[in-house]
Amino acid sequence: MPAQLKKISESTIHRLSIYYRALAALEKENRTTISSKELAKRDKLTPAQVRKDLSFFGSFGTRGLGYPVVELRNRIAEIMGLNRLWNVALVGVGNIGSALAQYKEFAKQGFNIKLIFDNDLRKIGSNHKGIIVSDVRNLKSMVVSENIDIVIIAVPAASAQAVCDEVVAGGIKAILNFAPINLKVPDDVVLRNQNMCIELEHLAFALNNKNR
Amino acid sequence: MPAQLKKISESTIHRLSIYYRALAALEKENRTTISSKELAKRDKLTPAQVRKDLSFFGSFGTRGLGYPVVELRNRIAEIMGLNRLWNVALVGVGNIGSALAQYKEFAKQGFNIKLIFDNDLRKIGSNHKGIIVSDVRNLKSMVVSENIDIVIIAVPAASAQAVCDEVVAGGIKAILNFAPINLKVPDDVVLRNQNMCIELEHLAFALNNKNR
DNA sequence: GAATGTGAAGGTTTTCACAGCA
DNA sequence: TGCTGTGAAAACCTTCACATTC
Repeated sequence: MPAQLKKISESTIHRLSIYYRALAALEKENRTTISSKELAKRDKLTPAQVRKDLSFFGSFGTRGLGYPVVELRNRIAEIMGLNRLWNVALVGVGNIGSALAQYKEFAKQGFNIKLIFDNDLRKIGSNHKGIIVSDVRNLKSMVVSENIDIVIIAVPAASAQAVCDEVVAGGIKAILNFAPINLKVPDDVVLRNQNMCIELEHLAFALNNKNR
Repeated sequence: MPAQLKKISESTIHRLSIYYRALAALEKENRTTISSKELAKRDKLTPAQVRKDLSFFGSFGTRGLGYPVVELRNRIAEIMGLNRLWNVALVGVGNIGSALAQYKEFAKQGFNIKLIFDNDLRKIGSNHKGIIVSDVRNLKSMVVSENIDIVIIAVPAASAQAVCDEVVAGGIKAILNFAPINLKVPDDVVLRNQNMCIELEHLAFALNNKNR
């Protein structure tokens, strides 16, 4: 089994998430094995790609037969860190923030929104799905004391960098940012951006350039 | 000026959106020109990358000087189709749907949410930011009659494919999907998926594999 | 002198194709 | 026979480096 010596590409990680979902569905259908071919077809990928992706982490399949559904899912969970709970803090309870606070998929995958912050006095102290909204002034100290692993930033663009700096100062190493702005973080902090507009712009580009 | 003969990569399109934002900010600061070097630094890219990306679409710069901010922004808008209005329909007014309905960035970039649909009788007929929620049963006919360009799917996973099939039947060629499921669409339909869990899983992977 | 535009080089990711094993 | 695991080839994307232009 390769000890993951080579750097794993972003795309491979992304596809691992996809395989994980497919395997969860297959498990519900009581399938016991699946071939790379079939797994690929479900998500418009190629069998070779599936096999290559998995091969970075080990040899999980059986030649002539395919991959054992349950075991492979567990292995991917292990690789991705999905077989544990992650403590998540959400900063900003505006449109998007409150949607995220209620989003049920997170809990299902082990992402436990433990703290919620805002700077609006009307929101601080209010109850969001059982979580009391805290004052953003306590952000840094609370992410430390509550052992937060991941912070979701859902504040307006103007305050996003300040929030980011606070949590980085609190030792946070993983941030998911919904503000439409480019945050600056140190090299050892992983930052991912979720920008809905950029996705729509992608579609606009595709429509705009259809006839080429 | 190259007539965009070669296929433009996803990453280039993505960066174009990023440049566009940077240029909009520079325009506000009344900057008239910017070099690839400076533009790159703003988003942790390389100057060569910026120049290469732009060169796929033409020669917009002046040697020795850089790129004209306003003109370049217009050019990118033209390329991406951002200098016009796009009619968007939103299907599903749950957590995420209602956040999107209120999301102000969309309108700013010319994405006009014109129709909103749901299947919940309590929601149908209600007013969301000036838009009356329509019955999802009218989805297909209304996307046609209202000239919808882009559909955002924000319904539960279980009903997403049905919604998708309806709008595809209505001639829609661009879909942004928030349901955590892999939709099947014909080849001439552009589909983009926005899955918050996958983003968090990416972060989980990074944290889980920090020491390698 | 300064910065673009772009072939060529370098690096990464995907696909191919087949040996090897159940 | 069927399907994995994987080097090698192909395709793709990024960076380099420099001629070119202002």
